Amino acid sequence: MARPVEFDENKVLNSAMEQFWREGYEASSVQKLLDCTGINRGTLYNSFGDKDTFFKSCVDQYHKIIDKQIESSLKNPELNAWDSINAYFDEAVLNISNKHRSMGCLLVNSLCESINYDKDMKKVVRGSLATIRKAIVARLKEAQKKSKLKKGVSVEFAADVLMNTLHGVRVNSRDGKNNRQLKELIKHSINTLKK
Amino acid sequence: MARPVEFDENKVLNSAMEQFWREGYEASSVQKLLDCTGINRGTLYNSFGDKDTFFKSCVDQYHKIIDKQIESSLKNPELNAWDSINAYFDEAVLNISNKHRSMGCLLVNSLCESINYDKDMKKVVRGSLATIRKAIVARLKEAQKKSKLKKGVSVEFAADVLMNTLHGVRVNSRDGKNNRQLKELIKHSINTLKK
DNA sequence: CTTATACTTGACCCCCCATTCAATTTTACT
DNA sequence: AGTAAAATTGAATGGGGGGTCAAGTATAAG
Repeated sequence: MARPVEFDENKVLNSAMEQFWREGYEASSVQKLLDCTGINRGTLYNSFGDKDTFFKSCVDQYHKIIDKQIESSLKNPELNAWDSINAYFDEAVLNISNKHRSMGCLLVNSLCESINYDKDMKKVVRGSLATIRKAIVARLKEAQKKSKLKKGVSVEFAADVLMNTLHGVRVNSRDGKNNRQLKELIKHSINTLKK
Repeated sequence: MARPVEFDENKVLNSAMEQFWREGYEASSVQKLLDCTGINRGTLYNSFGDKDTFFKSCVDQYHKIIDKQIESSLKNPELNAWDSINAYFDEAVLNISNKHRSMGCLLVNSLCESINYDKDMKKVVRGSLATIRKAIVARLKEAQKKSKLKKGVSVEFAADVLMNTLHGVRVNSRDGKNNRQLKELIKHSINTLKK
């Protein structure tokens, strides 16, 4: 017995997510968020809360993308450990639009912004990054069991190396590095861990 | 025949640089810059120009630090190629205060902010990063001449790997990774290139 | 001591920031 | 048709954003 919502929540979240992703938290004014989502001022506050809350929802939305990428790569049972890790980098970095690639990573960008000093935000961003690492760790354990992990390299350290490469690549993406160069960097990093 | 300046230009630039470094361009309001530098509003605009110009000067100031680090490591004639590269990472990442380390890198942070879309800013930030890479390339060429570079690895690619590791480490720094972990990541990356 | 020159100061400007809210519209149930 | 519930709307609010400027102040040259 109430008026139904007119906007598509998913579309709104995606548009806002892209805005935050491209320009960061600070530079994304509420007005810009209204413009890119097409919703009205009051609607935003009524349905999504204040800017902070909205941002967190957008990070959640971003995390959904990550989850999908993990699902079809790292958690794909048809792939062996290293193939799945390769597949993840493909999903996350290489096989995406130039537009998105040049925007880097919302999580990395947020770490590098002042919003990183907010306890809640930190928790959300770190949580999302931890999910990626966890999925990588699972596959590295598998690789280790099958003696496919380089000797003397621990699973935890290998995960750190891969995450570090991922972060570096994300920064380099924002610096305009092309796909070929990023691919080489990823390939090299993985090769240093593979047996 | 004019009144002499009262502020110490270098101190002002250092304080403002730290503010921009810690919180980024967008979150650093002019008021915050006045507070941390101790100078007056008019003085800032008279002596340093508008916020954009001031920011560029602060990046220049940051670049001076980088230059010093390069001078005592990568350009140190008493060190061989790989020792000098190790020394650079020490100077830039490991042997600095926890406070500074946790702030990451002003250049990387700027790449990840919306200011990255400003042509002038891009030029300044990229220029500074290019200086680091150039100094690394010089040493890698030396290593290659002395057959200390791993076979099949080009100087340019090795430089890309090191820069990517540096970027990754800078993001991880802002994520709170400790010195020991960063050291391991750097060591590993260098070892993959060294012969 | 006077004067030209530059630095310093903070009040002031307009604009856009995030946020609120009362009025309006749209629906579903009775 | 009437009404309760929720969504929508955009004007309004207070505050802080970046930037300006006229007045005051300190210096060195003449």
